[in-house]
Amino acid sequence: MKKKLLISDIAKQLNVSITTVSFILNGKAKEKRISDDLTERVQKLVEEVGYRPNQLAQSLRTGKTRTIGLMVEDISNPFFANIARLIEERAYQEGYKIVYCSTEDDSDRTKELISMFRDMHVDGYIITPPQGVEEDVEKLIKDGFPVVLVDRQVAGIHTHCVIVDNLSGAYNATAHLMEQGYQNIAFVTTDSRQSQMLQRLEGYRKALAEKQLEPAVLEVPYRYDAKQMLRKIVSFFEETESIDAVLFATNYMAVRGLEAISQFNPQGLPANLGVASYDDHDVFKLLKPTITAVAQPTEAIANHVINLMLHLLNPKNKTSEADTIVLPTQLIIRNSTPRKEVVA
Amino acid sequence: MKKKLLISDIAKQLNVSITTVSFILNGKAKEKRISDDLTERVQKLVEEVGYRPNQLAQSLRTGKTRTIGLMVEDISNPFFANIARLIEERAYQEGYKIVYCSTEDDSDRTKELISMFRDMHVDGYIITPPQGVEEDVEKLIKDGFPVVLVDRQVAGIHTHCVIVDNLSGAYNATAHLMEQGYQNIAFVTTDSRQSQMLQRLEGYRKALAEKQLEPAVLEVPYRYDAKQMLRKIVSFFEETESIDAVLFATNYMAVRGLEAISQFNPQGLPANLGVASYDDHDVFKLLKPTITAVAQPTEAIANHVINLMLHLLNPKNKTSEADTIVLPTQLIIRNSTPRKEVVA
DNA sequence: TTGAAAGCGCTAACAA
DNA sequence: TTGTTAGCGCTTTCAA
Repeated sequence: MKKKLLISDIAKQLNVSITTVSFILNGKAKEKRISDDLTERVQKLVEEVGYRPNQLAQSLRTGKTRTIGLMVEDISNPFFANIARLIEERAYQEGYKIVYCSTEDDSDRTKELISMFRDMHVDGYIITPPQGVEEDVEKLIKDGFPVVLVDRQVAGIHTHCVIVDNLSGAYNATAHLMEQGYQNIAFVTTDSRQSQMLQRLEGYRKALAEKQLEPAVLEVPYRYDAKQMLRKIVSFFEETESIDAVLFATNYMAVRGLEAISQFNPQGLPANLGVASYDDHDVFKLLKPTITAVAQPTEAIANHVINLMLHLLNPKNKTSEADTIVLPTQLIIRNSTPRKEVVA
Repeated sequence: MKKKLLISDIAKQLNVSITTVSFILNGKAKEKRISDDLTERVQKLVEEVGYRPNQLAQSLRTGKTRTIGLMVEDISNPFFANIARLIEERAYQEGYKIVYCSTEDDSDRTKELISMFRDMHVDGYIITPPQGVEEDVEKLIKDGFPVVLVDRQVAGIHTHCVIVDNLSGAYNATAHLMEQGYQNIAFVTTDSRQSQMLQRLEGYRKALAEKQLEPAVLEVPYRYDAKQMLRKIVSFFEETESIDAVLFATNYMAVRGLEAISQFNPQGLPANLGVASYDDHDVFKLLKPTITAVAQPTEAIANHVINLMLHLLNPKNKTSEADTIVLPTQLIIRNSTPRKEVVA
């Protein structure tokens, strides 16, 4: 095992003090008026022998780890996976590491993760907060840590936040269905009280209300697994036969829902049933028919989040006001919402 | 900002020395014959005031971070995402943290990541190695770090390894296609020379050879993006019209391939074309028809990997021989490989 | 312009 | 059975 090089080794070899080497390594050569000649010699040697400072010691001393904690609801969900990857990429370029975790929207788990991140001394927190962690997050903020919320807001947490215009997104999708001639539009969502879910529901209701149509909402319990969810959706469709279109509140519900629908119609989607999903999914354009969806701007979300975080992490920047960034969605019209043939 | 508690605060409050507290906290109370009474009082106070040792200081002192570095080819691929999640879960239970990264199968990037992990002082490495990092990985091993390879082997790296029986998997899928009456079976793979890919190719060839059938292999360059891949696959199908079945070497190639096929047949899969994929995918059972696939035992892979790693991490265990664990795959027969109607 | 030395918070060898 | 103390490797104040 090659012995790890120390800063003292570098200093010794060049017959200078540790301090000098440290200053040079930390870009303070100019500031400390260290001769260009010496600066260069130090840098050259460091390069040559491949010296790398011990980050643990650095962090212990400075209190900074150049690490950002990223907690999303479920890293295996393509929406979050994409955002995470984009954030990681940028963070990495800026010399930050990302550690991520899935909250599974469980408040206890989230609290534990926050506490784990604190123990790891991450410099900042990016969180999709579940309900019930208000206090813990507020504490982080009070303790001076940069915190950026993503995807949803939680009443009682006052900090920077990047979300999507869920209401308009759901409104537009519903309006589109109505324009295509559908009259009995169901909304399949979860029973979670997350802000983004409530806003989608509201968008749906608002669109219907404008045309005096009746809402038909199915709330599938959040904890249901795939099979239970499937069953629930199936029985919903059985009970409410008049439905001629359905808007799913998330992409994974849409996937389950499509499975459910195909139980009734092994031939594929019935021609007279309109289907749309909030949140796009890679496979929607593979299915027959391709599925109309409300796409969320993952790239823009990731960019705003990481920019905000980097800004907050920079000690030069005064602590700014907690601002909420709301990004627009895009309705991608595919083949699952054709014009409905009206029988006179 | 609440002042962070130190071990000295605990010691002071109880009028004992720091050492005593440290011993108790590290489970050495018995060993050091510290009175049960004192032990209890210390634990109680620690609990009450919520004291948590500074991990940075601990790590600096002990040289251990209780962190495992996990590098997979692409964390947004469901196969790796699943393995990662399972590994993380177990690691977490055992008091280890996981930091993950995607290599994108790029050797330079992987080298950088390895070096980043070294800087972070991770205790062990779990890697899906790209070609060209043999030296760097060997160096890790020589330096005494536990290294477990997953999904593929690389000649020149001698360490523990968990892989899947790729050859049999591809062989079985191909054999199944032949049994169903297909005669001109294409194999769509990448040009990557990764061991698992070569083994799949070999399994395919072996099955064909036994029936004296001719192979028809398309190698799509690994660096191609989705669009380029699509185009390549499309032109392959155009050039080789006699093909009556195709086995895709990975799930993402299958997804692209299915898109390609649907360009010819907007109605869906042609009834006379058999399709199977190595590596299962959530959506395969959603598509019409559902897609036959070779499922890899993600759970078993994850379990073996983490068990191996935890074993290696335990200083009590003597360094054992580098063993390779080969796990079986499972052929899931769905509707995309129906018995071929032979026209006499 | 450079160096000596005091910690950051903890572990553990050694002493008592 | 418990306490004293020397580091782990680095940054940075203060002194020269």
